[in-house]
Amino acid sequence: MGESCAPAGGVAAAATDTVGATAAEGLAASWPARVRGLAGWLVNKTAVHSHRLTAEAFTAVGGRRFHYALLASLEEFGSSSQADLGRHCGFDRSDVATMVNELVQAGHVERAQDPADRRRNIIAITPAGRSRLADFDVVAADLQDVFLAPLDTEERAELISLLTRVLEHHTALHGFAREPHPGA
Amino acid sequence: MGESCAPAGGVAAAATDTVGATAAEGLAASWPARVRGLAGWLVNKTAVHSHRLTAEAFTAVGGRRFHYALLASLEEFGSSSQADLGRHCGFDRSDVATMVNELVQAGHVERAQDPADRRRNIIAITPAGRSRLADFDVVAADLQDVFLAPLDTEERAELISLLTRVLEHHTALHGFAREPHPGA
DNA sequence: TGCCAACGTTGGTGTCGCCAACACTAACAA
DNA sequence: TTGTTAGTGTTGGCGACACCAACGTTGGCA
Repeated sequence: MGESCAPAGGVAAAATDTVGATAAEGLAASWPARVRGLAGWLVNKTAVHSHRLTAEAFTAVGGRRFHYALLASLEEFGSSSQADLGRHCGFDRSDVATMVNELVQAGHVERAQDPADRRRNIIAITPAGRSRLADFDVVAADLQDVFLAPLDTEERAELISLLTRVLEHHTALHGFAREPHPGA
Repeated sequence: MGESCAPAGGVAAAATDTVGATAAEGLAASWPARVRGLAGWLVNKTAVHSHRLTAEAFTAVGGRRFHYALLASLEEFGSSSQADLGRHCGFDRSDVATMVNELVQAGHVERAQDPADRRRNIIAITPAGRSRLADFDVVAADLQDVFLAPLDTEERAELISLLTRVLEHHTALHGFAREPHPGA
């Protein structure tokens, strides 16, 4: 890429002129071209904002990031083993154990041994959990709006579609944590 | 969303039937609709794959994730203070200190006090650093291809464009770490 | 001269993704 | 019936990362 020269005795003025830019337009110009052209770099940096916004939003209503995914999974797919919960939501089964404990403690799910297979626990959402999920739905909708604020409806759908395909691809190849998968 | 019923005495068969799906097509159907429609969730999950792939790729050539961004920034924008390096690359200045130490140690950058402002260090890329950057360029190109494998050229450009706009938006609002910004 | 802010450093924290190891349980083949 | 393999859940733990406070030095400005 183009090489710039620092003036004698100091920092390149052009660099400092753009680094502090506050207008969103052209802000990417202050990031190195090599990395701002990398989807991985963009995804990682964007995820940091998403993570912070999500944590703030759910903490504000006394929730945790993973609560939504787990409750949503139970609501949609019905009662589930912890292992399957992890598969639906992309969580390691050791983390699921801790998360489920928290939701049981909160009364939002209940756990019972599967009489058909005593290796498994059956996790079910409770009425309180359903109520909680409805609360989270509002949080999630606001969050989506905030997170995708610079995009219109069509662009939002496009971003979600492209990300989904990339995530499907890599999930198929790698799986979520600690799962057997083809090619392993 | 649609409610499914677990059969008496066990886990809902439909759920387990789709959880283990290995074909990428429709894999998203195994994720709760509430979350798979959230860009934030998708970005976070995709970032986990990106992070792993990036770490693996750079580690394989004896590098670290942040090496590329820092060297790229110095190459493109010229010598820079540590604070400006952090601004260009989205790193906290305390982390930049550690990263620069590592690059100095490796001989890929050199550090000198700014005679014009003794608060600042001037960080410059070295010939060895330029050579290293060229190595990383190859790694990054391969990485991009692997990461965006399921997308064609136009879709890749679209994803990068959309992510860039979202990242610009949130960077403008929030900044990278520990920076004054409008509305703070 | 005093105040405010920038820079760089040090030390530290909390979260997260991931993993090993183990005990229990189930399915299946010999 | 026995041994093997694998699934499930739990516990304990690790490394990376993003983030922050606090401090000393330096510079700009009123």
